Amino acid sequence: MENLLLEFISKYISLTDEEKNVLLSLDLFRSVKKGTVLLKEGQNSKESYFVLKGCIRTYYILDGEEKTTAFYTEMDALTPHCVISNTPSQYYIGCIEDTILLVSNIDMEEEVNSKFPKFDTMCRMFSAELLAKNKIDFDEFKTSSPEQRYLNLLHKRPDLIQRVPQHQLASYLGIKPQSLSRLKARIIVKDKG
Amino acid sequence: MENLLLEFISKYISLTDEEKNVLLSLDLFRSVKKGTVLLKEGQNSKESYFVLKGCIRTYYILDGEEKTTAFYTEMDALTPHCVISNTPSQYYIGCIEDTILLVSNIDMEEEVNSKFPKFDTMCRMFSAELLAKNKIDFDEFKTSSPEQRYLNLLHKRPDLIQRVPQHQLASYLGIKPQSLSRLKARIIVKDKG
DNA sequence: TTTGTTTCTTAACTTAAGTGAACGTTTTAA
DNA sequence: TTAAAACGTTCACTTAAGTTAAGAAACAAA
Repeated sequence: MENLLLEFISKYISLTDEEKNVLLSLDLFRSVKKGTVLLKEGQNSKESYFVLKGCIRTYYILDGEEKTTAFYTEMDALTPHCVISNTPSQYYIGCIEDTILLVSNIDMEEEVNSKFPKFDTMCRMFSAELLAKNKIDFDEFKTSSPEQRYLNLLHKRPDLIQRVPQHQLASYLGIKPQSLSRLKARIIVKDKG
Repeated sequence: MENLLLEFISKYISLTDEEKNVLLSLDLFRSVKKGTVLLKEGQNSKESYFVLKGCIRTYYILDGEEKTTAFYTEMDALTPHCVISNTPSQYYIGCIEDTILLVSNIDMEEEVNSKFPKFDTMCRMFSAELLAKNKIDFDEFKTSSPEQRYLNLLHKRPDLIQRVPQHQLASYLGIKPQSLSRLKARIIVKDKG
């Protein structure tokens, strides 16, 4: 796991052995069981997550209904809005699988960043990259139909369709579970014809 | 305009007079006429934009049809994906109104950031904030119907509905112009009833 | 193992978005 | 100034998603 982290960081900056040691001494790794809720609506957490292995999701409870909006798998990062704005969270974060996370605290991050400007630079680069990617994902969502979104997911993140419950996948695609079932049946018929 | 910029920056970091002078000496301001295309599909630009006054949009041309996915107005920032990834852009950027922009080049940014770590920190904070906000916007989009999205926009960015062509607004809401017209008519009837 | 719960799918019906076309209005450009 | 293009709305029709309900399958707990 330590290697996965260092490998990831090396995409952005190069670290001295001393810096590596500082990083690894911070006790960042956490194992969480499937079903664990990491953040609840209304809470004011200071934790950010980086998935080393497994899968977590963000979801809302609207009119008593769960709406899953995002899945985070290997090498995905999530800093909840509440951490940035210091306001109660609008959404939940939960574990879909047994997961190994890298958990960081915003205060600790700020401290490390001010000591090691290099980390500051890495975070800037990483955030900017995620922002640009997220925009494209959003654009793709806006410009396509539920069926296109499903087919798109099928070849971009085929693993997700296997490892994630269908009703969660449905709200991720912006539709109801019944519509996802119907849509899949429709595609199979099309393939045959 | 200079004041707007400095005011904005002061939300994140405080600058010495010297730093302010360096910043203002960089020739960042650009006036662009309505209709100007700042970035075309396939181009590999290095420019980021910050809107001081006016409005720009990102759009795609899919099957010969324009699909507008985002509007950027006063104090909104946009770093195109192509700038980050150094690959050809998938989308266009165009001016909807006569606009005053702050334009920065990625190479120049990196230089300034390495000279003034403070800017690095600011960019990190700003990117992280935008990323968290963008996620919430995306989540809201996923969890609501076109009609809810329109009503939501109506009270979050009421100016947009006035200043932007309806067919561009439609694709921004993920629907066709005809559906937007119908949807608006439907809402008016509901209000009366 | 049995029971109960959750999940997934199917179906019939309702509602709303997509499509193609028409038409008046506005904007643009020659 | 005038002709052409683009824009916004309405309409009739088609297609697909939402809703409600029911039943089968998978999963979890007693």
